[in-house]
Amino acid sequence: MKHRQAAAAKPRDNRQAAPPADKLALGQLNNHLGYFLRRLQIWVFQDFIQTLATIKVRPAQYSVLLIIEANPGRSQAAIAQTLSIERARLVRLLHELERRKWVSRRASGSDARSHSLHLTADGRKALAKIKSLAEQHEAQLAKFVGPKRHMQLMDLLRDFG
Amino acid sequence: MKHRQAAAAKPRDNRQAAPPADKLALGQLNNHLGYFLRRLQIWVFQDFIQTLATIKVRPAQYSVLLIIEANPGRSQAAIAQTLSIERARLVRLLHELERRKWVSRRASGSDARSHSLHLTADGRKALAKIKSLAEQHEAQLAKFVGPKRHMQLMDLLRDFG
DNA sequence: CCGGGAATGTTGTCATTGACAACAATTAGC
DNA sequence: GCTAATTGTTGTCAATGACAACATTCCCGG
Repeated sequence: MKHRQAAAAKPRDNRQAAPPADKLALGQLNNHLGYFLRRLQIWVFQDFIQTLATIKVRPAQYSVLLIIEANPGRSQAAIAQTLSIERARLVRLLHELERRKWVSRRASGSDARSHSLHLTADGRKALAKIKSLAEQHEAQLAKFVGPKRHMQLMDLLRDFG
Repeated sequence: MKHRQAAAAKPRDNRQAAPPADKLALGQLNNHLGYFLRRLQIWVFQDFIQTLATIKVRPAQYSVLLIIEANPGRSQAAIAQTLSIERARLVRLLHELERRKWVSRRASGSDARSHSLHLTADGRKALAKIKSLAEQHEAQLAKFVGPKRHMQLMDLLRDFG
C-alpha cells in the first residue's frame, strides 16, 4: 500500500539527478522475518523507554520488577533463568534496583548461597506508577501496529516466552 | 531437567508456599507484545549468528551487503536511512566490509561529499555463500516457529520495514 | 554571485547489553 | 567425606545505539 512511486502524480519535480526522497530496495531482506521482527522490536523498546523516561525505567528493569512481583521470594538464579538473562547481568540490574530502594535481597533460610528477592514498599508504589505508564505504552503500540494486528501478533508470539 | 517433585507421587499440600522446581509466573509481562517480540528476535539473531559463524557475518553486516547489492552506487546516507542505522555506525560497518574486500567506496561523480557504494567481485562471491547460509537460517527459523506461523508473522510484520 | 545553512562522511565518546571466565562460599550427590 | 555442581559476584570484551563535533561540499535565498 505504499510504494509505487507516483511519477505522474506530482507535476513538478525538484530535480532529477539524485532524488533523495525515494526509497531503496530491500532485496533479499524482504524474505527475512528477523529483519522485520527487529525493526518493530526497536520501535517498541524506543517507545517504551520514551514513555517511561520521566521515571527512568528501562525494559529490562521493568521485566525484573514484574517477575519479582509475581514471584516474591525467589532466587536470582530462578529469575535470571525465567527471563533468559545471565546471572551476572541480573546482579547488576538488581544492584541498581536496590540502590533505588525498590527491591530487597534477603538471605534465604534454606540455602545460604541464594538470596530471596522482594519488592519494598517503595518498590510496590513505584511499580504501580510504572505499570500505568507501561500500559500507556502498550496502547500506543497497539495504535501503531493496529489493534487487530496487535492482538494477532500477541497470539502468534506468546508461545515463545 | 529433573522433576523430583513427581517422585513422591501426590502427597498433600501442593497448595501453598513455594513450588520450587517449576517455572515462574510472568505476571503482567504476559500483556506486553514487546517482551515476546524481543524473545523471538533474540532467538532469530542468535541462530543467524551461529549459522553464519564459519564466515563471521553478523546481521547488520548482512543487511548492508543486501542493500548495496539491491541498490548499487548509492550513498552511505541513503543506505543508513533505509536501514535506520546512524551514518556514524555505517561508517564503521563499511570500514570492516572494505577491509574484507567485499565493498568498495568510489567517489560519486555528482556530489564530491558522498561515496558511491558497490560490491566487489569478491563481495559478490562471498554474498552468494552468505545468502545460502542465510536461507538455511531462515529455514531453521520457519521450523522453529512453525511454517504456518512463520508466514503469518511475515505478513503481519512486513509493513514495518 | 555570495554567504549562511544543510548535507555528507568521519572520529570520538558514552551507555546499554550480551557473552565469558574466574572465584569464594555453599550445597548436593555418591 | 569428597568431589562436583550451584549461587552470587566481579572483571573483561565485543556489538550496538546515541550524541557531539568537525571539515568538505552542496544548496538556496537574496
